[in-house]
Amino acid sequence: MRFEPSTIKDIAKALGLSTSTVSRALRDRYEISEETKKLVLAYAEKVNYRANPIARSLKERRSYSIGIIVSEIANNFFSQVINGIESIAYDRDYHVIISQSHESYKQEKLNVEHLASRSIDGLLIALSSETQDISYLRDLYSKGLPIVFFDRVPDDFETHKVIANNFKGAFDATEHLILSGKKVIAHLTNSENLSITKERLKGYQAALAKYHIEFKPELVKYCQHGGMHSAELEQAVKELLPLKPDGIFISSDRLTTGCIMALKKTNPEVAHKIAIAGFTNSNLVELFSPSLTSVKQPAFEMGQVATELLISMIEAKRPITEFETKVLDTELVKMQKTVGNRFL
Amino acid sequence: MRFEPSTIKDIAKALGLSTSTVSRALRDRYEISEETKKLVLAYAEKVNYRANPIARSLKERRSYSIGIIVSEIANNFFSQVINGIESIAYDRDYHVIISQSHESYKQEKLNVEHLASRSIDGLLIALSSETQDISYLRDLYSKGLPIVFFDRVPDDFETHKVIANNFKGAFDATEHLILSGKKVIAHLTNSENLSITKERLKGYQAALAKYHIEFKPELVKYCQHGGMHSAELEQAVKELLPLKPDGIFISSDRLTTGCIMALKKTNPEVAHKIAIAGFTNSNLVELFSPSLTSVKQPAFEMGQVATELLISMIEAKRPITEFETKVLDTELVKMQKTVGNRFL
DNA sequence: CACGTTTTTGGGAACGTTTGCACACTTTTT
DNA sequence: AAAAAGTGTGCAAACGTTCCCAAAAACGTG
Repeated sequence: MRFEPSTIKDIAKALGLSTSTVSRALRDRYEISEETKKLVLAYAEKVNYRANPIARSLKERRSYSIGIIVSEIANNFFSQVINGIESIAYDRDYHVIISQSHESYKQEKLNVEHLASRSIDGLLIALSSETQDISYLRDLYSKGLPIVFFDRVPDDFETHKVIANNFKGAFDATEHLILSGKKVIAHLTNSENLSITKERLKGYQAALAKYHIEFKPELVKYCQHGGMHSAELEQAVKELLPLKPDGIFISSDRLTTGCIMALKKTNPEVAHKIAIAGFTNSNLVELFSPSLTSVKQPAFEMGQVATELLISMIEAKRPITEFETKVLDTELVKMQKTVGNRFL
Repeated sequence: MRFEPSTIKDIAKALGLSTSTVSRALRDRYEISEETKKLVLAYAEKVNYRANPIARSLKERRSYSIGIIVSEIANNFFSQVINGIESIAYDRDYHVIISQSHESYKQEKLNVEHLASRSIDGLLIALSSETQDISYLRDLYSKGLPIVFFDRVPDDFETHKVIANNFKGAFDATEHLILSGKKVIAHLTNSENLSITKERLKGYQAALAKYHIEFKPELVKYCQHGGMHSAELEQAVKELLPLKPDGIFISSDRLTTGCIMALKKTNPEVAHKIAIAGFTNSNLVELFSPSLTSVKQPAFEMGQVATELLISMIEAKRPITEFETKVLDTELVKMQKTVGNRFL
């Protein structure tokens, strides 16, 4: 009882034409007479003909699909990026296949290889926080798979990349904490491997330097698993609190929410005394207590730009040699008034 | 410079065998001698052979992929369901293609048709809040596309379905509000079309009835777009407040967070006086202020169960005539102490 | 009206698989 | 010793497209 769609052959037979003629008519080729085209199109419409994309893929050796790897779709930042990707991809007649690495290198590699065997035409990827060895991506790339990195990018890979202005985002957030009177500002961040970790650390340091505040390495805590495990975060908070920070700058979505959660859970009495500024694209920040200052990344736009670059690579006739790294500005959303916070 | 993977033909040629022998050896068929199998497998390993899934799909007339339609992946409930789906699908060698309806009927239909033309082997779908006409799904189903509904299911469609115990979840939440002393309990809910809306309304009514509280229709507000537009929510809140509710039971993830947001924005002075109990799978509820009581659905499990049912349909040799509707229990997570709330 | 041109159409191979069938060879059975 | 059964392999068709190449039809032109 399977689905029996009509094919080019059926149309050809019904109309007494050859499959080649029908195929060309449907693709609106110049060689076919207007008359025949109309005939074919009308009949195709009538029988509700849909080209079989599988057959087309096999013949054309491409699938019109692009693979996406993110660490987690249940993450505001990534789901917004995905929306951006889709908005462009569907317009250009590509469809997307989403995979999650769950911040695991092994899973990431597995997923990429699975996608590659599914003959994706290109790959959009934000590296997992565990990833250090990207040779498997190099292999695929050298075999002709177009790849565009976004958000978490490797520094030694020549291809298009799209990132937020992490330095400035971090700088702004840290400066905001300083300007609101905080003296001891800690920094909670992701795995050291990640590009975003390095850039955001620099922004943090630059803001401190601007206001002549000494940078203390012990105020910086790294989380190898990007806050996937709450134990990791609670440990970091536990180590940080004895140093009496009155502000914390946090460098990723999951860490930001996770850290507040850990603070509330382990030290509720100080949670509201420490000012928090962190990267997050959550649309629920307004509900959070304690409230926080957030650095929002242009996630949707990042997805769009990355997809445009990828499609341009896929459709390029000649190999590309000039690569761009697009940098998009972040937005600082300052903490709400404490009044609202205290009473709600 | 495209990717040139090795094929069965290449192996056959290299080994002096026919493609059929190689194919059978790779699929470990009984007809092939152990010797030949070893030879083929070793060589395949050596050249890193990957079967071309496109060719296989074309030949076998199935794609080993299943389509998923949800309203929004940036929704905790749905992203957890998706994780559950993936956990089963990947094990069984299916891959998943995710599409979002954004609560739009038109978009939903478009996506489903797009997926169908991509020859998915089966469909998992939670209807959009706008959807009333499901005849397009009936068409596909009658043409042989297996479909399993989850969460938002139609009542007049004979197939497998997986839902939460919406009645009990709603009952528990409402009862909780009553037991904590609330007298005027409003109900904010989704579009009337949705199955979940009806079931949750019944649970709400039953709880009221149990405690001899009169049901007042004016205390129930429907949101056609499931809270996708903040204006819709603000309007609902505006209409509700004059009735002086001291508790609100809210029936979906997005509405719950959206309603608190709207309350805080439009009437901050009463926001902390109204107790909220709502369906939500957000893992950030502990951070919310005002805090709330939440009804959590077993989202991951729902995805798993739905996928198992779908795969059983796909792989069934005979048409299925007996359908199940699995009902999974929800969990009530009670509001934290007000003390923690007031001070954080 | 015979010829070259242009326009329109059809034949058939190819993309990489899977699989029914036939064939050759070996072993067992009668 | 012949027939039957079993074992291992190859041929070729098929899935639904696209596109190269050739053939047919229509059209000018001298």
